[in-house]
Amino acid sequence: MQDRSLDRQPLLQPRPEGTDDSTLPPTPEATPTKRRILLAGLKLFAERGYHATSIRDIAAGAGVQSASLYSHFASKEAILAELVLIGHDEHHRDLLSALLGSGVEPRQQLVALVGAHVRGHCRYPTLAVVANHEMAQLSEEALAPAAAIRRHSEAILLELLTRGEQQGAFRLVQLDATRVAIATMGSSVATWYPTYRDLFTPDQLADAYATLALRMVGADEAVS
Amino acid sequence: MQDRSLDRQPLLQPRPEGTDDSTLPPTPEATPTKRRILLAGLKLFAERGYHATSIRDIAAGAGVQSASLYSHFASKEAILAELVLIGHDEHHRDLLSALLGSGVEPRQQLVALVGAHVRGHCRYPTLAVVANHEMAQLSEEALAPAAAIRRHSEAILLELLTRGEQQGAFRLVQLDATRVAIATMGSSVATWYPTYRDLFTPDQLADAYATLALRMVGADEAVS
DNA sequence: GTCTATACTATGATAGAC
DNA sequence: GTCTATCATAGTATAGAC
Repeated sequence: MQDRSLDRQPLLQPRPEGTDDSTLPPTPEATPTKRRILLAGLKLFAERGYHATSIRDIAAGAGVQSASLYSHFASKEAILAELVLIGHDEHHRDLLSALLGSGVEPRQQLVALVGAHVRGHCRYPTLAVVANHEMAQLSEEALAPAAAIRRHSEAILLELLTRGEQQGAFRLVQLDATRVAIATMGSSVATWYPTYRDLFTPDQLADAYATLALRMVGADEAVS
Repeated sequence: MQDRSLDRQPLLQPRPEGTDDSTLPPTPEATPTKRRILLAGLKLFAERGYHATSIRDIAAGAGVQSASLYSHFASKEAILAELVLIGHDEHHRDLLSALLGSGVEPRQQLVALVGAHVRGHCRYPTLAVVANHEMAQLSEEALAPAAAIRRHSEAILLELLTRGEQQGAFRLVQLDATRVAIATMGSSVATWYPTYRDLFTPDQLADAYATLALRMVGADEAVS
């Protein structure tokens, strides 16, 4: 005996709660229903994981019947693939715009890059969790567009650290270890920040992590 | 039409390959079959996730029929719960024994602690991935024993950083941010190290991360 | 584009012989 | 403790009316 009340609710009801529109960046291409599906999928994939979430769960969260999902997405995997792509795209834009606004000094650039990395993971933690953790559930083809963006994002930090060391601004312990350490401590913010919101504002945490990163690369601590 | 050949193979066949015994610490309590089930579950949960792995997949990996699993575990969740507990227990033991062998100086203690954290994640990356990522799929009751250990492990680094700052050995940017950053950059090793094995030995990576941690806490860089 | 209804497969778990 | 066989349910996806 299974409760299917969410599937049976009358039409024109208020939408089920819990799909906070602010958890996903703007999606101008998407119709309102498609966006509600993405929001519901985002919430459920993050909370339970991709395979623990059924197409009926997503439909209930979006306030439609499960069959209606297939007017907007070819499959359940396509919903995840779109979320993973949005997450990687948003993140990459954040990094680039931070770099572009940060001057030529490696130290300033590192502060800007780490700050954007952290702020992005504070702003869209649910999306980052899905993009990073549930990514593994996608087939190679479905993942490809996001994977390409990911490689670009990783290259940015690698280039910055390499240049900084060449210019004498950084004294690295070891390039690869430093790069991965800075990247992963920032990405992990998405996992823990929502439960520690009271401890820091996103800006405070971004500043703290930027200072930690400066120390890690052996740069002077003073930030403009 | 579904291929079930793995379920139909004759008895006394060689076990299906791919369950590397070294991926799991010793389990003296477990019978050989129980251990093979744990190994198969570990591999599959790490590769595909808990919900994407069926009881039949695990049985095939362990070289038994699916019904036989229930002579060793009460449920699929119980298999995951035991793996998550083993992972947390092993990790906690590593941290404690590192601390006990590291003298009284906060700097030495931090080097030992971060080194053990990293080495453990290099040694048992699959177990760490399951313990940290699939943990979320367990009910509160099933998770409780591991969660208790986890709180102890987290407290160790918190205490060390607090003491180090009080004694003037560390100059922290911010206690909580530093603690979480050091912890998460180390835990993430489990995710990426297996694909970057050629770049570092576990000891090299442990040394690099220990030095990074010393920089992060504002301690002198010289390590004995 | 949304609905109701349903096809088909896979799932976790149990029964009972050996 | 392991097997074969099976139950009951949940899963993704499709068909066809409106």
